[in-house]
Amino acid sequence: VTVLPDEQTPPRRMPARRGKGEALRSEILEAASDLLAESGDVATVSLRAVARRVGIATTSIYLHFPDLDALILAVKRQRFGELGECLETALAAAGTDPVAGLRAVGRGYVAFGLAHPGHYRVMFSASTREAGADAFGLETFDTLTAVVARALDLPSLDPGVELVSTNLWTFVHGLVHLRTARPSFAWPDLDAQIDDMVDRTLGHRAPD
Amino acid sequence: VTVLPDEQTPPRRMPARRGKGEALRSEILEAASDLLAESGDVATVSLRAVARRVGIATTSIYLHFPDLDALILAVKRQRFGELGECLETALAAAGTDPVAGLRAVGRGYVAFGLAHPGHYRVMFSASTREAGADAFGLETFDTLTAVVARALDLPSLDPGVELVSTNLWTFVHGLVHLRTARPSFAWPDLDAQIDDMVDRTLGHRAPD
DNA sequence: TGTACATCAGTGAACGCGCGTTCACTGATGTAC
DNA sequence: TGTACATCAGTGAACGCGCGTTCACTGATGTAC
Repeated sequence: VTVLPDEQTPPRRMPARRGKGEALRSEILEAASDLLAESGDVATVSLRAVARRVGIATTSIYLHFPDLDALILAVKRQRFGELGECLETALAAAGTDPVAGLRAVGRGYVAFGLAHPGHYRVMFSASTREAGADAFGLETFDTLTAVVARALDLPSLDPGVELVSTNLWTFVHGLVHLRTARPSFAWPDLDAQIDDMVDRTLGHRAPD
Repeated sequence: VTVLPDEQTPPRRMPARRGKGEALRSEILEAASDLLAESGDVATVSLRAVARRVGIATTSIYLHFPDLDALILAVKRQRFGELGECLETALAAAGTDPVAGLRAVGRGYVAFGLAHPGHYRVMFSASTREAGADAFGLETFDTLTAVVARALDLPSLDPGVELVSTNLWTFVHGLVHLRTARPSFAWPDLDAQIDDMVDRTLGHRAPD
């Protein structure tokens, strides 16, 4: 058998410079992230699929992550960071009015979730056997609590603030999750849903 | 090699009477249901695992279901039926007060979800490629709409009723899903969360 | 300046496993005659 | 009443596939002397 010169030969990856293996690490992370975004399901992602996507040998992943769980956990961590930044940005852009701030945070949360439905599902999927994964996103919740306290003009530790914050988080979470799970339901206007909830929660009458 | 008389020989299943293969069908459904309840994840259930649980040959499942998707769909359908019955029962037990009825439906929904977290997740997991699976639970939503209309004393078709119903469903869904996804979060009292939401939604002041 | 060598990044063959699906089968039950 | 046979419920071996993980390897880069 003659080996043709332009055969579909696997282009062996040029190893990174000493101490600079981090480049491949990022590529692996991004590929895993893409796969999770597409499927929205942790169970459908495999080391081999990630390696295929990056164009490397499966075993090369072990150079950067101890196993699949660790890789997925790293993706989750990254996305939670992004969600946090998203909310901070939305809040900063909303100006000084406390109610506008709360509305902006709610809309920002929902916008993030609906823009990345696969990632959002993964972020709140039943934990991989990993222990601490359950505590993800707590700082984000603190952001929400602070905004609610400001909007209600109460101290952050007030039990009413705790209840309202929790219920608003519950609501926006349900909004993202249910809309992605039931895309063909006859959903009302998105902002109308959010505003109505914020208004009723703050005790304003909804604008008629 | 001598065959020991009391060897762990597979006890071949006694075939059902003619026309009464339905018995095994139920056993298969129940086993699949149990596996889904335990994992809460469609992707971890396999035909072979179901067969193992029932104690039959894997191929026997094909006598009753065309494939794994159909089996899982059958389980989903069953659970949605149960959820519907649950809400009807809770509503009937709540007496004639419209607000009490709404509260009862909310509590019933959440109670069902938290009592069967694995099933609840499966019911709202990204659809198997099956088409109509997306429409599950619509009658249940109609029940909620009727109760909300009664509590607000408005016709069922009023846009306000639609918005409130949708937002309440969104809320109870979020409550179930988020609590099961974040079991170690410092959750407030469950009924306090539900009642607070119902009260604010109906425009009552929460009891101080 | 030159050479031997350790190190680091990445490879690829091989393993054992669980999976869905196929196919020819077994054997008791009921029916035709 | 007896016997041949179709039918129905369920079996089990075999297939090809994708998976995680192991292990010995390759080859360029940097360092010691």
